[in-house]
Amino acid sequence: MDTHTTPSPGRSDFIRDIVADDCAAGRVKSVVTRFPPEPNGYLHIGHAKSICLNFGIAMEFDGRCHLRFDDTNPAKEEQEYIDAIEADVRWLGFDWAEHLYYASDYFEQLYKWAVHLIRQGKAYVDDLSAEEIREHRGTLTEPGRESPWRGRSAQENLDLFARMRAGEFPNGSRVLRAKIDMASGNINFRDPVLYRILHARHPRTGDAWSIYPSYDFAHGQSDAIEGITHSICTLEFADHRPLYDWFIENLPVPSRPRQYEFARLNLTHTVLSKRVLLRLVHDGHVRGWDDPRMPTLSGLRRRGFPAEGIRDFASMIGVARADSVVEVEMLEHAVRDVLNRTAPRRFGVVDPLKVVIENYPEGHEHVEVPNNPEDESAGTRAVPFSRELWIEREDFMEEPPKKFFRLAPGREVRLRSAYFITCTDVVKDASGAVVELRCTYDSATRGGSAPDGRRPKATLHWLSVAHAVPAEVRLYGHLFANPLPGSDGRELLDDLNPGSEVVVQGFVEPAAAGAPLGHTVQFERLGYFCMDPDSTAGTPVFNRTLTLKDTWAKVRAKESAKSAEEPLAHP
RNA sequence: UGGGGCGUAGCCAAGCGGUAAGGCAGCGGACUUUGGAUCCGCCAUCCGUAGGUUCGAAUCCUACCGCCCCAGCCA
Repeated sequence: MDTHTTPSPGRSDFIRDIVADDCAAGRVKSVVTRFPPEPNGYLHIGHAKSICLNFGIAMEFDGRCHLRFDDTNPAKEEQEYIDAIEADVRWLGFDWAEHLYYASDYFEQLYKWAVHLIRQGKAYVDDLSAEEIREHRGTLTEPGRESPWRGRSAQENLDLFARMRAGEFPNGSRVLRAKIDMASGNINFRDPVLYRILHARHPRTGDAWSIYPSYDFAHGQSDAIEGITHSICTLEFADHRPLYDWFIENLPVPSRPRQYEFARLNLTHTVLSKRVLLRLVHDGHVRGWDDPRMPTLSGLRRRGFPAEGIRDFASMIGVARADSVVEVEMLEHAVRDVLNRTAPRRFGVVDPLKVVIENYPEGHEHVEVPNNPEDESAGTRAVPFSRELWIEREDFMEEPPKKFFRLAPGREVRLRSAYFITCTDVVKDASGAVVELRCTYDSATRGGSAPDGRRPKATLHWLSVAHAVPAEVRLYGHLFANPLPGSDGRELLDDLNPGSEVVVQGFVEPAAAGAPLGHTVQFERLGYFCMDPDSTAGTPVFNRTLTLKDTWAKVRAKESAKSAEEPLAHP
């Protein structure tokens, strides 16, 4: 059912324990789960947790997992979302084989079951308005009141329900309700709505229906029709479980699925709410659903996160019932772990500073650079080297602090896989800004090591000016500056990180410019990057997936904090 | 004041009556032609609190405290 190798932590969770028990006790012959997205938005990493859980369990227990669209509300659902969801689940690495379903496939059966309930005196057509129904529902602490229409005869209900279906009544004029208990402590039992009138065109059934079933009435029965054994959903549906069971018990359904709930994923520095994500897209705060800063699967993909990293993350965080907020660093760790093993190394310079090697002859040569130190079999590539180079501006300091090991006047460093160079002069413009470095190189250090065994404390990445390919580089950071956006009463949008996307003009080596879309490379010492679909023939566009872990940044921060205290320590 | 859940380290999370796994983050150190990676070490005398049962409790009982969800003709 699936082509990837599961990271399979061997660890279990309470749901897997239940499934294992059910199998051991013979309560289920074959495990059947389902992933039931509503096609009203794009899938995000929270859905990935559910997808990995449902498809993962199916794989581990030799069962199957269905992809079922919960398309019961044509007012919000679109074909665009259906297509995107399918693509995202596939990309994540899962396959539902022939088990693709839609709740709308069951509309006729669901209608018959509603009629069954009416005949049993367990459902009735209510003429109350939405507002009146709300008033009758009571509150969390007070019981509700029965609708005056609750006592209609089965015959009258049947007639009215048929006419609702036939489209005789306007939106909102009537609903079909279950007749359960208006005094129940569980508000879901206070005569829940089963069908509402909605004259809307459905992406799949078109204009065939003018009434649509509610989630509560459609979900469990759809599970039963498909023979789902374990219907796994998030915690907020726990209150609905008694109702889920009520329908299963009161209807002649072909199987008896059971519902289990787990805590949904929350991640720091982002937000996993379709409503908010939709707003970010519509209000233009991001480039779209697939903006590399979005927590959507399409966004993560465009950002360069490998599916394997997301799957690994899902198994790392586990499954439980306690509300939790996972630090985004855990996701980033899982992604770096995969990328470190698989991403080809390349050179790229994001903030170029020119270096002229005064004793290097005209012309150029090629040096061999390993494609991946983690993987010998990745081989090497030839990178052009010449007299004029680009290095990272950040790698030079005219007055280096104590722990800065990189280039400085008079200091020698290694250019990765090439030569040792020593800075002999600093060229500045009228404003005093450094515009060029004059250096000398040691021809005996070709390849990056010296015959006399001396070892510079720093190794820099570089690019030959004549061969470097100009590129637009988009540097991405967290979408929200605050770990818990909108917390402490702050306005959510005020927490957006203004520096979440910084676009710069840089250069990349020729081998990187030809990288295929969808493949993430490492620009040595900078981080992981991937080509964006916005790339044109002339100028490639690279998205920074993640930076490498940066010990120097920590040291630098610590040192500057220390020096800030100095004046106080020594008045 | 109703109903349903949950509380184990900064974060995620095992644990299911026999004396606190693992991961992330952090902190030290080794190694290093990426200040990357890798490796080694440290990081809960204690499991929301208070009682109780027991030879023995994070695990059982009681009470209390705190947090989350539910009053859509959304899912």
